[in-house]
Amino acid sequence: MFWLFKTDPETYSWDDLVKDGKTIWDGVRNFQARNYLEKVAPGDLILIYHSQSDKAVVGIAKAVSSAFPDPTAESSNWVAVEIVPVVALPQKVTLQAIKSNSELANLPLIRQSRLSIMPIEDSAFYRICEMGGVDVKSFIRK
DNA sequence: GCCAACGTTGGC
DNA sequence: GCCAACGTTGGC
Repeated sequence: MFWLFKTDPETYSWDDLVKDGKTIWDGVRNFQARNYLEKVAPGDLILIYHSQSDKAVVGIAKAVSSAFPDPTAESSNWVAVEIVPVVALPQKVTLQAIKSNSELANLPLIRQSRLSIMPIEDSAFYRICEMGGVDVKSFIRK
């Protein structure tokens, strides 16, 4: 499956992920986001979106674990996944560009701006890759 | 900095 | 169980 994870670059950016090489995506404290996060499987590809100052999809990451209990959560029932960076988009895909594309205008990203983890349709994923100047075939094997 | 959207909390 | 008040997030 394909996903989009949202992050505030002031808190944790794509560059931080690249520098770390691998990270635990934790701290999700929203039920709807958690329900999606629980469905993430190893090998799933993830668009990384910068909110706030950037407002653009900046890179593609890959899940390398399935959901496990969030180590930063005091009570149980919250989950995290481990992800690694795959490729930075040569051109970032801005929120404005996504909004103005009729194929993408009904993404949860647009409709429900506060949701931080969301599934992405295959066609939308490929379209965003294309807009970002990424050759999908270079890292997806069918 | 403001506002809209949404979630959470607490009084009733 | 409802709803007002408040907090947080994110776009503008």
